[in-house]
Amino acid sequence: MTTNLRNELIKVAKLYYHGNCSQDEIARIMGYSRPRVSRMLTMAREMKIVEFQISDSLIELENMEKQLKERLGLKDVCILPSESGRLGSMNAAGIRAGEYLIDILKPGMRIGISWGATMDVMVSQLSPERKYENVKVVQMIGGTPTSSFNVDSRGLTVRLANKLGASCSILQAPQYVSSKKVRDMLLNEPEIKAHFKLLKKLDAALIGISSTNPEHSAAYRAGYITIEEANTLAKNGFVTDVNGNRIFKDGSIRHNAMNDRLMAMAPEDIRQIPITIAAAVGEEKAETIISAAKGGFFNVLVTDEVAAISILGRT
Amino acid sequence: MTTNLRNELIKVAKLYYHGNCSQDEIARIMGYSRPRVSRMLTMAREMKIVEFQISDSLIELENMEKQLKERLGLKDVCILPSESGRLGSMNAAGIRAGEYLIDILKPGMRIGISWGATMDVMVSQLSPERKYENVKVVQMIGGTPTSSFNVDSRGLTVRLANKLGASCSILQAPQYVSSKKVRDMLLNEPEIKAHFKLLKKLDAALIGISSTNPEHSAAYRAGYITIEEANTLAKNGFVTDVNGNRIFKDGSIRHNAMNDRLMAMAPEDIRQIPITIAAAVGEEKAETIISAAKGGFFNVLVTDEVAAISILGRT
DNA sequence: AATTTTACTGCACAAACGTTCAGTTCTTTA
DNA sequence: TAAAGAACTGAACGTTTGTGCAGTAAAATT
Repeated sequence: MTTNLRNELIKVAKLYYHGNCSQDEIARIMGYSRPRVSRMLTMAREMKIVEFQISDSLIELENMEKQLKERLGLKDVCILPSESGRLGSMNAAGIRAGEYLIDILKPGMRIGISWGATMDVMVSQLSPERKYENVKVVQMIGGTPTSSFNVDSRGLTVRLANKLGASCSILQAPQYVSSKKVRDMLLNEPEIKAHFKLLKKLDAALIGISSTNPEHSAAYRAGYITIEEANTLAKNGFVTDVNGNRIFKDGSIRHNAMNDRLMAMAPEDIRQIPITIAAAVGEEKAETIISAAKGGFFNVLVTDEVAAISILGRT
Repeated sequence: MTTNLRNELIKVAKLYYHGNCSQDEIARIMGYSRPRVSRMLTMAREMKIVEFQISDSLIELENMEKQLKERLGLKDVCILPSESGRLGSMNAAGIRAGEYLIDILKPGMRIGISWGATMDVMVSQLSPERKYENVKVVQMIGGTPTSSFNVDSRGLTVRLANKLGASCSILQAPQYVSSKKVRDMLLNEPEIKAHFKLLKKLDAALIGISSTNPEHSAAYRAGYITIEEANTLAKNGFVTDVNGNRIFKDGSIRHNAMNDRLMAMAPEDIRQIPITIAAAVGEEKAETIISAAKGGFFNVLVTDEVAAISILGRT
């Protein structure tokens, strides 16, 4: 009976968080092993049986937005109050980014979309009040072979266009090909050539930002590179990628084998987009947000308090 | 500026509880030492800047009351939802115990009162709607020399009587005298003799229950015994005291030097009181609540969830 | 029914944590 | 202004907590 487990989790949580018992005591009292208690507490947090409520000072939030804007040299910043658990924050950020898009969306605009978990949330939660027939959604990076996670850029492009009632332009290519040669050939294909030309005329774009953690690397998770290769990139100073383009801590782009094989909007073109909305939450994104901002790859940031505090602490 | 510290605490708390950073990371980000972060988190909890919210299942609460009643053989049990931090729970328990007293209070009753922090809260928070002229409040245990904490039985007796608009009977003696001989002499003093006679006719009583921790021992804190003596008592199997009487884990009373010098209502008399309300909260009280219940020293329990869960886990 | 797969357990280790302590700074008081 | 006191700091230590792992039991599959 699952309600039984739930009650046990509640009991353990109460002893730990309200009774401040050690996990060891709880184990003795309730007759579990100590590691089990640790895991039960994790479950209780994940299931939102326990939540951490932290009193706010809203003045501080607005103040932080202003500061972040200055320090990162951005057009606009939205900081969302962080909740316990990253998923909550990611959801909020996705929703907010979507609202932001709707706010700036005007007839005839061409909107680029990258990929990633936050983009997925954004598209899923988007509920525009009207249709945008003459808007065009443009895929900024090639698709991934495995659809195990539904964050593929192709899918996102189509879904976003559908939600908006807009048309879209699909990049008919994988995210990585096997060599620079193949890429250059593909770039000369008329259909693909046209798509890349379109990418130079974007009015706005939505991007996510990945963390420094190599295991979170998009290319690794999609199976394009091994974990060792990902680690090597990290060791060589590549902290993250913006729309697939691997970038340095200082925001600069430098040559590396991955970039040569990448089918995606070029960094210099990204820098030219009038409005680029980046959505990323959690402390682990702080460093990469700073790097991407230094590189000038976005100018509107939607993030959460945790990341904001962390960024301000680091700059 | 103290509001500045408060904001820093909020930031640290958000990073820790919402961003799940380690204290080490926070230290690096915010530029504090790691121990400082640890202390800041403690502060944040104490100042209720963070609170742990745990979802309830109220059915479980009523169920636990029933179970506790059975297992400890009591007349009645009130379990209060526990809050973060012990003080909150103690407050709630004190208030509830007071309400319980008012509920059962009838004209002409003689009410005994022991001492302790919970009793202090109970008296402080009590706000009866009417006066009880012919009720008598009777002091169950001698007074303490130091009034450093206002939990002295004499003071509590007077304060309770005042609140109720009742009369009271004071035990004009210290809690501990220097020898059995002195005690026996005192017990023959007419005034004191009369008081002890009155104690045999109580209709109800309110008691607290101390924890097993020797440092919390009332006698130690009042300066009657050294910490070593307190530890020795603990090692010899005396887990707590009920109204000053040291009792064993199984609830039995056994001879020891402390009991011989004690000026307080005798355990066999306490057992005869029709209604004895014990109020105690927190995991650290679980064991002693069980012992006192086994000894039959109370029959109504006011406690919190944490203690309740712990007791049920142990029996 | 036999085999594979999955899910769960507790051990043992490593990381994270709270706390004591000695040294320091900042207040108070004379 | 000097001396005594209180409050605070981070280094070091011992405890508490999270997690990889090998072993086991239950579930799914053949």
